[in-house]
Amino acid sequence: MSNFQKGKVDIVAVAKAAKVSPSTVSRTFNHPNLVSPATRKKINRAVQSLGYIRNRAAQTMHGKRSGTIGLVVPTINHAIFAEVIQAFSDSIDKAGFSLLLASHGYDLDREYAMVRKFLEHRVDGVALVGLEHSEATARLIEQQKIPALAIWNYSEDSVLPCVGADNRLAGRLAAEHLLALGHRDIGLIFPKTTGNDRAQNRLSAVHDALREMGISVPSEHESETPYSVSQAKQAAISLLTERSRPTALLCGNDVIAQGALFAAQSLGLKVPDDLSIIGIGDFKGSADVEPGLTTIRIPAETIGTLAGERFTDYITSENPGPFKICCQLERVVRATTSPVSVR
Amino acid sequence: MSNFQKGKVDIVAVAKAAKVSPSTVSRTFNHPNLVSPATRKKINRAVQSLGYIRNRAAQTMHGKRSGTIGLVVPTINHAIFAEVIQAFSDSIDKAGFSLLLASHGYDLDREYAMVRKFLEHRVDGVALVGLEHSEATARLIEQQKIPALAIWNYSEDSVLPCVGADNRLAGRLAAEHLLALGHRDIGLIFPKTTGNDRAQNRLSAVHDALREMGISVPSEHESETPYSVSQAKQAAISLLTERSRPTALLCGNDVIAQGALFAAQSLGLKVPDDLSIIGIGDFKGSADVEPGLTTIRIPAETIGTLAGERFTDYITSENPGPFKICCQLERVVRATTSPVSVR
DNA sequence: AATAGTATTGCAAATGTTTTCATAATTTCG
DNA sequence: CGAAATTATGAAAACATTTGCAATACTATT
Repeated sequence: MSNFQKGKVDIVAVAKAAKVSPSTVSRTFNHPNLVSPATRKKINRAVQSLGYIRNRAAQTMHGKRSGTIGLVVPTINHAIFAEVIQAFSDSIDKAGFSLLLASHGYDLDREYAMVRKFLEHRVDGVALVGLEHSEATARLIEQQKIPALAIWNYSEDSVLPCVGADNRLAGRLAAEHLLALGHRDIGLIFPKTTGNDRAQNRLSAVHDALREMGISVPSEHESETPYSVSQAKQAAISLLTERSRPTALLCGNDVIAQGALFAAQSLGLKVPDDLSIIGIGDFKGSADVEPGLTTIRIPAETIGTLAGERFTDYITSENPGPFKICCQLERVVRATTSPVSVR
Repeated sequence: MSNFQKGKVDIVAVAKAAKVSPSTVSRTFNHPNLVSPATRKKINRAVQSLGYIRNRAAQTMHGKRSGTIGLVVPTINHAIFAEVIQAFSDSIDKAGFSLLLASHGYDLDREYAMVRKFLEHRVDGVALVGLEHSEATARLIEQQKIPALAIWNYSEDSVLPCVGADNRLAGRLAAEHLLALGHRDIGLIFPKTTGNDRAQNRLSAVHDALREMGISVPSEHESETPYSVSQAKQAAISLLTERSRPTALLCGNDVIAQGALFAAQSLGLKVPDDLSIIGIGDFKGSADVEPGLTTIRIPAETIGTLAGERFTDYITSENPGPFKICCQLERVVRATTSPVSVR
């Protein structure tokens, strides 16, 4: 239990204490089967008593992996990515990796800066959200030959390996659900789509689906708001107090949908009788609001876990093959949508 | 723009390309004023064309800071810590640090493991949530002389520097609010308090405040649930369907309070007429639910930002003095509480 | 009991930087 | 114009590891 730390405790201090060479100490950690049980015991005792902790920085210098993976997300703050981050973190932790996390606030230039920062730390891989990134980021990844992964969005012609869902399909499913219920006056509340291919994919798919039914959304029924319950609530309130009110609201994600729901409630509108609302995502909590939110479920936890597993495999494997995983969406019909009422 | 990467690009490759010595290249980065503008230009050009990226692992080996700070939170998943993590991340990023993030799921032994892991990465400091940690963790921090910080909770007799709020006071404020409104039958929904000093502080303060008024909470009005909207909702439903129903619910945090609110709504209870509900935290979204949640505001963003600033100062300063910062709580009265109605 | 084989250990080089010290080049100014 | 001061650069040691190779100590086989 005693530790006499005169100066730093490094591998040679341990070696000295155990009366062996540094090489042997190193081997005890990295190839324990190459060292005799007796010396291993001596060394472990020395490690204990000195409180030695391995120095990954020094290991990294030898071409050993750093044991870190960088994840860059648009935002940590909102419910949106919290679940994937958690799952991804747990998943790579199981494989012995640590998570370097950064956010860019939907600014792809900041995303580039974050990736660069991670590269300085010699991360073993970098995971990004979505498939749309700046030219510079792509070049950086290419040049540095750093394993990279795109999560959250899926496309078969992604350049990077990806684990995610088909956001275009998500938009279409949401639209089709409302259409099937007979809604024709549909309001759209989405975030800005620059630097956010998920939102863009969803929105364009929604427009496609509506157009196929010969429906176009009047501009006063289309609103733009950041991913924030309160701002979405405001946006929804002003949309819903226009002269003509849509019978349904299709929201860019569940955060916005919750805002819309609260907006409706604060205006005294009955959901779903007076107004149907559908979100996309099925975030934590969406099941529990009253009434329960109808939404298109994106399996965040599955995506995070799978991404972590496959990516660490990819990184540690000898000759890694690229992979693309499309996680299934699911229409979750709860209580915020109903057939359009006869007027 | 060309890069001929025959092998690795390190500082000596850059030196060669710029026809200077490695030392000069290093100096250009670390003490640019010591090298002539002309050579600096040459070197920068070489850096560009080779796509060189500095290697912090190698720097770290020289006793230079690694430029990383480890943050260990109980959970990333819920709204609870998302806001602090975001603020902390942004704040340390401004000071040039990167965030290593891990979660322990309210298990203090896992917390220890995470801190150890971070120590292997030679983080420049480690931030933990709360003031209660395992004996082993405390010893580790002490022995390794690693700068450590406690966030989220504040106590003047904390051993570690801390930036947070007085959770005992938070509990008391919540209780006093309900008492002032005339409530005497108060239900309590809290998480398990082991390994969670925040919850423990709040709960014991609530009990103290009630006791001072001669009130004791019958066990059927006290319920335990994890921080999860849906589980809290279930817990609240069963509490509210007991024979005798309390007139108010005091919840361990806003996640639980939201669950309780939804529970009440799903039971057809009018909030606040039939039931008052108060939370603690004032998370994102609490302002926007309908009716808006009355709560005790813990300034998560302020805490995160301040913690990041002070901690990086602390780490980079020559002779750091310890600090303890108590962030002010605020009672936020919205629409889920009202005076107890005459029965 | 000698030989071959195997298990265990140590030596030394290598990894990519930074920094101290020394040296060379340039400027200042008496 | 030359000495002193200043500025710019390079050589080499140091940082904490890992690993290929060589050396030594055992074990088994005949």
